[in-house]
Amino acid sequence: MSRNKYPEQTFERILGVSAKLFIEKGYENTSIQDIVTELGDLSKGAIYHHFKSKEDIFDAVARSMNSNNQQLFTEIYEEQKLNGAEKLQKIVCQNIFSDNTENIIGITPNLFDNPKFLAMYLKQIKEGEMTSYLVPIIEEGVKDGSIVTDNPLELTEVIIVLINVWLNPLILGDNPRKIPTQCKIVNELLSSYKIKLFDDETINKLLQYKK
Amino acid sequence: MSRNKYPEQTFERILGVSAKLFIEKGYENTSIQDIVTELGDLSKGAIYHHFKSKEDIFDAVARSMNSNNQQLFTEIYEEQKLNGAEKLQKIVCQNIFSDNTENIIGITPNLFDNPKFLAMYLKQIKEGEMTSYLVPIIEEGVKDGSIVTDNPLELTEVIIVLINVWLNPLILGDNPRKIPTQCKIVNELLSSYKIKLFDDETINKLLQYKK
DNA sequence: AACCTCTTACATACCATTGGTATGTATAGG
DNA sequence: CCTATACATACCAATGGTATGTAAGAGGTT
Repeated sequence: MSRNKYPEQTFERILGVSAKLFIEKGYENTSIQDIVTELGDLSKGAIYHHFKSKEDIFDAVARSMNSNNQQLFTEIYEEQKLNGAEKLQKIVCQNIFSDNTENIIGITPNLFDNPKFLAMYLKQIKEGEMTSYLVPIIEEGVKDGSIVTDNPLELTEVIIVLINVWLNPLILGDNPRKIPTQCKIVNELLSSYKIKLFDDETINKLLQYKK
Repeated sequence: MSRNKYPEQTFERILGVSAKLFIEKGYENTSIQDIVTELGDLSKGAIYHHFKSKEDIFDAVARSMNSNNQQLFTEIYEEQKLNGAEKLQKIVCQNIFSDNTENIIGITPNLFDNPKFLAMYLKQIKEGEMTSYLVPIIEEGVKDGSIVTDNPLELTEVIIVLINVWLNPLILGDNPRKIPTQCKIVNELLSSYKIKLFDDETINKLLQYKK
């Protein structure tokens, strides 16, 4: 394929194909040649024109996935009629785990065979973007009296680690039959802060992530 | 070096050097040649005589580290004079994180640059060996009345995820100054089960894992 | 419109390193 | 002396990455 008038299209194509292969086969097991072959009409030179290394492609994939997530948060964030505790619950219910978690679940057998992705996932949790979205909501809840805590930050972190690590089928969550019990425990744990994260409807929704 | 009378020594040497390099430089950035060079007096042939692949070396390293941990648990496990809640607290206090967590902390900048290790770490958590040690203790606590819960398994998992993921400086734990607050939160969270994991002494001990 | 020029979006050819294997060799133990 | 084994050596295909080549397009000049 000769020169493309809109090189960003080529960039996006490489990104998409790479993301697919990285998820399907794992980062380590995907070679540049695999990406070239899957693209079909491009060469290695094209890839190394748009990206400086394989690692760089992965970083771009990671950024791309992360930016998808951000949007979802901001929507609920703006809703006025809810109090803090309600917003928190709605975020958890509507947006359990994240957008592309669902996509990944179906494709990759489990993230432990894909350490690079696992690390990325946890790194994004650690870097606290999600935290920075939730903390203001908790603080709002504290102000309006719907949540009781002296430590909004740490409470947020606990909620994230429970949901996005313990419950998450991509990480520690394994057996879908345990989910109702786990949700009950989370509710128990957070009850002293007046937070009830899971209603029955959400629990049913969660049950659909069978593995 | 010609034939060694005790080949298991050679095996252990390869294991040790590999573990060191894997932790220091990361699995991906450690080549077989690096291991050969670090060993000094052995060849690639020696390595591939004792191990069938690089992955196999890593697995052996992982098993070796994991078996170190198991011993520590069993000791406290046997102590008779303590009730369940006390045993639980003692395990957490004495054996916070694990044996080689301390070793790794000083060496590796952070586990996210070492995805293979991170995955191993979490996989061991997921596989639940630690859980299987703790559940009987919780159950003992339920029997002797020192712990109150209907779900010993899930409660155990929550404790493990809080301590070994959230608090763990190798994973999500980052800022040592936050540790006292985090411990306080853990105590809060578990208070309805009558569990108090951290006393002041333990918190001070934890503060020493500066990064 | 024709010509020139410079940037850039790729393609091709090549390289060093890597994980792994096939084969060779010498030593310990029976 | 013989065999199994603990290594060493020589080699291989695949990989990530680079150096170089090439042609299409945009923009300016006449």
